Amino acid sequence: MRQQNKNNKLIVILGPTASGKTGMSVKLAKKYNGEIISADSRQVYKGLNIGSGKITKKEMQSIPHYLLDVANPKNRFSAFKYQKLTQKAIKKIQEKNKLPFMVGGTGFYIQSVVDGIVLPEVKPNWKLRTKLEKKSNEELFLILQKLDPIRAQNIDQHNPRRLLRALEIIITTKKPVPTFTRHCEELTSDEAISTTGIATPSPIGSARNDGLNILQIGIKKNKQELAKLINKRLITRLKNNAMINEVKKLHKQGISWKRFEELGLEYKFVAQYLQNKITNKEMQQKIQIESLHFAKRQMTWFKRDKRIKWVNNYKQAEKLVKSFLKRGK
RNA sequence: UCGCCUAUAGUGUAAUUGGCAACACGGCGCACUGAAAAUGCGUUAUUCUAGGUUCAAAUCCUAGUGGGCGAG
Repeated sequence: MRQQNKNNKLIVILGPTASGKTGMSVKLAKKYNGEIISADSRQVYKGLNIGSGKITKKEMQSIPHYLLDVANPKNRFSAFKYQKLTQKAIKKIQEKNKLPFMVGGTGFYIQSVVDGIVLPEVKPNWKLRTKLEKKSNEELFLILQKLDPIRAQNIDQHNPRRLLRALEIIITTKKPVPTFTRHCEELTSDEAISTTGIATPSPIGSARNDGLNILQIGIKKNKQELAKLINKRLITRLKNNAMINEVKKLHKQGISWKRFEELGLEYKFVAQYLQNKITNKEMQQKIQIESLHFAKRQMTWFKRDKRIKWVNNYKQAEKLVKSFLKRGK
């Protein structure tokens, strides 16, 4: 059942924030006749450009990009929508006989496509959520225990988002939450295919889904490098008040301060600065520190997926891509 | 030189006046079933040093050391 047309390949470029995914992906896409799908939960929104680090027209170098500007920032996007739109985009790219590159740092979005996880067909019900939000975590957990003891066993009982979502599924479907297998456990044995002669100790970084043959490349950076890169990037973004003006403009267009809090990082702290809640200096410090925290969380997520092949630079990535493309006939 | 005040985690502060050393931030680690830059979790201290009183000391006493204030 593992058919391997030349046409079923997907290359994923991932890594922590500021690690240089954008630059690397454009270079690879140019070289290997590719098109790019962004995997970034903030770049999907129209108008979040500078703060989200969205690629510019010029930087694209005429490589088509997908999943940018597909949502209104006033509304919340979702992993489900991401999965559906991306699967469509992949098909489209394949039909053009081009190589799809999925590039970004949102682990959950990437996983939704790479492993094709099945998300329950239950739309977010904000009325229900606001109602349930009034209850304490303990109360929510007790309800969940009664309705779905199995989900209750594994859930993080202090996490309101998880509890709310679980109850939302149960209440609308009147059934327990479907069980879900984690990506690494199931796939590692299946993926332990040996390489062609070349003495690479690590397992092949490919996974399969929907007949997709996937190579996941991660960009490795240590904390110090990352801190420097984040700082440098922040200075660029603040130049000529560019990022501050972007937030001002978005707020004028109706994005509430509360919404900026949710959008996080640069958007959260620039918004706080514009409300005079923090000083400019505090804003910069907070963005810096929170970005590093974020990078750490990203790495925690990525580290679990043993299929990811980690590289330090473009050359190594190119080598991986080359052998990956050869392998699949 | 003398007199008074002060010392608690990397930082800033608590501890019902003698009764399980707590909180925030930072550091380190982790999780993730339609919000994921979101949302959560764990961990991080010989209470400045040396003695003493007490069943029991961050807390009271004595000395030292560092810091602050006042007089000379």
